[in-house]
Amino acid sequence: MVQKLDIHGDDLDARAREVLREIIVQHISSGEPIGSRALAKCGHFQLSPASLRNVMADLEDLGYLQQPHTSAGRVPTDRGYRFFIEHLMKSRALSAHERESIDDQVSHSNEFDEVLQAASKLLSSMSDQVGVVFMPTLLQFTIRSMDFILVAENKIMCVIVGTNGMVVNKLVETRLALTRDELEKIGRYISSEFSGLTLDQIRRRLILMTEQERALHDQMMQKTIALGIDAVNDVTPVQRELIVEGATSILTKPEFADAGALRKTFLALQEKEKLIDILESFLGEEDLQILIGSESDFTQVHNFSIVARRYGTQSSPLGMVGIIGPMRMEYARLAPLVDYLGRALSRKIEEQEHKN
Amino acid sequence: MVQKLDIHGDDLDARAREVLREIIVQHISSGEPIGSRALAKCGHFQLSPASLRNVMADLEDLGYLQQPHTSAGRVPTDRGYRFFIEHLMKSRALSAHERESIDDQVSHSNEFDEVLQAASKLLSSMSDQVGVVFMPTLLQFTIRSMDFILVAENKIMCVIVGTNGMVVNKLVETRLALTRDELEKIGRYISSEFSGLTLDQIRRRLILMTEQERALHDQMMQKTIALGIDAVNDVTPVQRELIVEGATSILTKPEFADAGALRKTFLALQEKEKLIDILESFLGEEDLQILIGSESDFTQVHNFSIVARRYGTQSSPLGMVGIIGPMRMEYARLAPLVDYLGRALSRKIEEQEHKN
DNA sequence: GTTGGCACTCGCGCTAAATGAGTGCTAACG
DNA sequence: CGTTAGCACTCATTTAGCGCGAGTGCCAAC
Repeated sequence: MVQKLDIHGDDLDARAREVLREIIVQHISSGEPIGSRALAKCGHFQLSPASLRNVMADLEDLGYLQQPHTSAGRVPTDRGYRFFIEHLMKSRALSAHERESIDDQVSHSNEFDEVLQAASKLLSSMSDQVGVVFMPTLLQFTIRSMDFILVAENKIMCVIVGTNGMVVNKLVETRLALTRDELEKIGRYISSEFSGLTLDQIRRRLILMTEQERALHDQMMQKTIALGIDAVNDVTPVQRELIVEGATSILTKPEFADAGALRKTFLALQEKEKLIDILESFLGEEDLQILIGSESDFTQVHNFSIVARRYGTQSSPLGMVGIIGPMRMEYARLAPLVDYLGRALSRKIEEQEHKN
Repeated sequence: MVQKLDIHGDDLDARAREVLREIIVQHISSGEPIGSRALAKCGHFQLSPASLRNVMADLEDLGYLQQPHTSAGRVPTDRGYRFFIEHLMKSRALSAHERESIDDQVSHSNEFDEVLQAASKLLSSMSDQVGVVFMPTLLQFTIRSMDFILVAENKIMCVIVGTNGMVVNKLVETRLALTRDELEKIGRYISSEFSGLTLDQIRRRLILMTEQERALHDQMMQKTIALGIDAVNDVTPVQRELIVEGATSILTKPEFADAGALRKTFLALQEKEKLIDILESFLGEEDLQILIGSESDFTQVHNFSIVARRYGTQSSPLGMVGIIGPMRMEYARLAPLVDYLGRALSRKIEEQEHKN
């Protein structure tokens, strides 16, 4: 459903580009439609409003601008934003202070969920938009160790540590009656035997092992396999999770001034599956992704834009971090922000992996 | 800050009470001010609108009703609601179906946070208001066992199981270099030695032990104490947490039709500390608590009401469950709902404790 | 004590007119 | 030929005015 507009823009001369750029910049900061007068008065052009009107009419014909109604100024279209982002935008580098607070937050905790949660909050507060973080799927997660703790009869806490330092806890219900000692042994065995494999691979091996001769006779081995399968099965459903932070930030935006729009938007942000689908589709891409309005079904309906970047190692992308907001957002500032945060997260993950 | 209105209501005769009751019931269901005509037409009274007007004027003088403006009907005041709740309300028992779905949700999981999360969602969906659950403070939490798992050098996952079946995981950073075996032993020791104590008690004992002679010589004991203290200190900060669920439910309520009110309300719901303060102040009370509008600073500003009940055992109250909504809410239905849910949670906790 | 009648208040919704920002087009200018 | 001033036109938004109707308070009669 995601299909970016293909724009070459050869049909725009230097002046038209400048005009488009100025209109978008002004509109992003004010939220109002921009008229020829306002444009003339900004000083960038030595042209009269009438001349600018001609240029604007051309830009409208080409689909970069549109008028909300006849007697209003002009507003960028999705196509206009896209062109702006690809050819016109002057990215504003992050300030030292901004970089610092990102680095701080990322290195603040070593618990993975906490870091991601913090990342989402940070995105939201620094951008004044909605921050989203798409959590890693556990299936592609290589483990370093797996331990089991007796919580109650038939209830076992399973603690999985990933090679990337990520820690996952999951309570497993099992019909096996196991002692502390047995759990200890099982943990040791699985940790040493399956270290470096993904949960999916572990599951397959365990299932294969069921058929091996040793499993038929060794009772301890039987228990190990049974518990291992229970644990892996119980953990894997928890796989696609989306952290959404700062939804209240949209309350102040003029585009959501009326209660109806507000309501729709809030409900939209609760449809996490759709958002996850979109983000997941970008998981393969190396660099920053920007999705504008009509470029996907979901964003079209709600007039959103999404700025997102994947994080994780080269070989295995883990998830996405990003921002959701109205199409009118400060791409020039937010793109570097999301990019930097994505890189910071990736760096952290790689570090943890090497620290092993 | 919480001060309930003191109302005796001796100054109301039977007819005035009936009128007040009917006005509040109608206003709760419609949200509109109630006029004398509408009241006459409902059939409960064999009186003309003019007579009802006299009664209503009296009720207004006594502060139970008020007029939004001269030419409108009348609306209950906080005092009116308070009187209604204490003397007039006919609680509507929960249907078998409602009880069933509460019991279902409560017994669905055995993980404590999950149950509380579910409880909050349930409250929200059954009441169509905002559901809140105030999480237990860990300090007053008696433990059954405490285990430690090596996650990385200097990073240890601590899994604490409470006597009530509650499980808490916390990653602890420590400067101690510990092996799996040592962790295993420490876990066993702490679990057997301190079972049944609260985290606070454990902390004190550990600190006391520092001075004992054995600790000075036995290296293992030193490590145990050090790790134990680290773990307890690291866990306790996570103590007052508020789960807020279903904030979007207020989007449909007529009292929040305009964007400004909506905005204020959302921001208010984010001030979790204030809400926690209010709920905490009720922790000592045995039964259902209802707080209306001006009865506390916080609810006054936002025109909220809160219906809440504590849960936990007789001896140690753990937290509160409740509903937040506009003053105009269906107390007759919601009071029994919150009450039942609080009891269900308490029952579950007690069961788990006995199952030991 | 209850009721019908009546004058009065005032929020709400409707329509009409005024406002003003912005456009497109055309004709003149360098 | 590009640029500009002028002008008629459009249309969302604001403002004012008006009537409706729900509701009240009071009074006099029953």
